[in-house]
Parts: sequence; C-alpha cells; structure tokens
Amino acid sequence: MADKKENDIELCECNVVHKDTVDGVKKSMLEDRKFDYMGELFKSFGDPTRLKIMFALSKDEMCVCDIAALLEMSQSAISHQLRVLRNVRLVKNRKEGKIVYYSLDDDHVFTMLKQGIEHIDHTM
Amino acid sequence: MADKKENDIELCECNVVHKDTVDGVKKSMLEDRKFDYMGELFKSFGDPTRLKIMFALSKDEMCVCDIAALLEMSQSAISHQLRVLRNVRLVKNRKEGKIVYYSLDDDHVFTMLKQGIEHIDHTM
DNA sequence: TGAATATATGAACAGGTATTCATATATTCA
DNA sequence: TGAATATATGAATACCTGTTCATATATTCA
Repeated sequence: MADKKENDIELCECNVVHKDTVDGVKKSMLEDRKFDYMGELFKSFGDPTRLKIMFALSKDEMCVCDIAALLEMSQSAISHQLRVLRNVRLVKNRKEGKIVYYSLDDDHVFTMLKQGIEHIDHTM
Repeated sequence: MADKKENDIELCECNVVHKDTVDGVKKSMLEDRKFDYMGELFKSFGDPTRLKIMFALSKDEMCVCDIAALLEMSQSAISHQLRVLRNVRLVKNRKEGKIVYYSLDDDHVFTMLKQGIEHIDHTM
C-alpha cells in the first residue's frame, strides 16, 4: 500500500498496461465540456423521428401540421421534438399568422445528415 | 364524417396546410428502417464516454485497461461501452494474450467524429 | 368579443440507458 | 495445476427520453 505501483491510476482497478500510450493520448484529449456538448449534438440526431423531421426540412420548409401529417404522428409529439431540435439550434422557425414554419438552421446540419446517410449506404 | 376533407391525413389532428409540400416531401422520404438504423448510429455517438473512447482510439490503439485509466472510470463501465461500439461496428479489436486491443473500425468513424468537433468549434 | 384553429407545454408513463457490483471466462506464468 | 490478472457480462438501479393526454397560448376572422 505504501509503495503504490507507479502504473496505478486512481479509479482504474487494473494496472495500466501502456503508460506511454495513456499519457500521450491524455495530452491530446479535449475538455470534458466539449465531449458533453458533442454528445448532446449527436444525441439530437439519435432518434428516428427527429431524423425524419430534419430530412424533411432539408427538402422544404414546413409547418408543424405539415410535418405531423407527413410522419402520421400527433401534433404534440412533433412539437416536442421540434423544441429539442430548436434547443440545439438544428432548426429555426418563422411565424406567419398562427402558422409556424420550420427549416434547417444551416447547411452544417445537412452535412451531418448526409454523413449518416452515406454511412448507411455504405453499411446496409 | 362522410365528406371527409381531402386535406385530412389520418393520425394528424390538424388540417394539412400545404398538401403539395407534404406530398412532394413524402416522395423523397427514405424507408423507415433506414431512419431507424441512422438513429442507432448517431445514438452511439450520443454519449460523452463513448465519444471520449472513440476520440482516444483515433489517436492510438488502446487496451481496455488503458482506456479505463485514461478516463478514470471502472474497467466494467468501459467494457460495457466498448460492447455498444462493437455492436454497431464503430470499433474493432484484436486479442494478444489476455490483453484486448481496440481501435476505430475505419476512417469513416473518424470522419463523423471530426464533423462533430468542427460543429462545436463553430458553435462553442 | 368569441369561436375556431395552429402551436406549445406540463405531467405522467413506459421503455431505454449508463454505471456499479458481483462474478464468469480466458490467458499467462510459476 | 493453481494463482494472478485482463476482460466480459448479467442483474440491479437510478436516471433519461419519447409519446400521449389535457390544456394553455396566440392568432385569425366573423
């Protein structure tokens, strides 16, 4: 106990097998909050309903009702999901009377979508 | 009830405001299973621990113990997450004695990671 | 103003998920 | 063979998430 092995690193119950590797990678790691934020971003893409919404909006601007009809889902379900997408700035909206039109926030969103589509074309 | 409005579409409780838009987009929609699969893929990227693991593996091949030490997490937690990543083919492994070395499955994974990193550099 | 309607939202609920704990498996080495 | 050790895994738990239901808000129009 007194002569704790140099290779031991706190919470890990096993011995570090490759200290150099771990130290090297540690230096290039990003801050935790960046991984957290990235996780949030990807998580937003991690639901079929939200993917369908974003895919649809990549084709055309649509109101909530249009989207609900297209996906044959309730207005409420769509509205809740649109809020999620708004919160992470993946979609934006404009109001015209009582109708709210949604569209993708920028091309960057579509770039990520395409990446996913390419991957499945690659895999499925 | 008998003269159901032409604009009404099943499960959506509101009237379709823009039938042409909905019909147009509907034609270009992908199959449900593709959205499901894409959702699974993005969901795999949607957790900070898994992102850290993939980021680390983009720098160097590492064994389970290395990763646990790097992230200061339990071997079990890492092992469970590695299984998730294995199941969707984002990482691969090779065994050398009792040590199992993990690495990214292909460059495509890193491309998606980079996309996420670019997005946060853009946003944060 | 009041009825109709498009959208938003809070609460509730069912199903999913990340981690821990205990333990199994597999491999090395004495 | 048996002790040590790297990894995998099943069960349990606490938390998160997607949808529904009921209802609120906002806007139009008669």
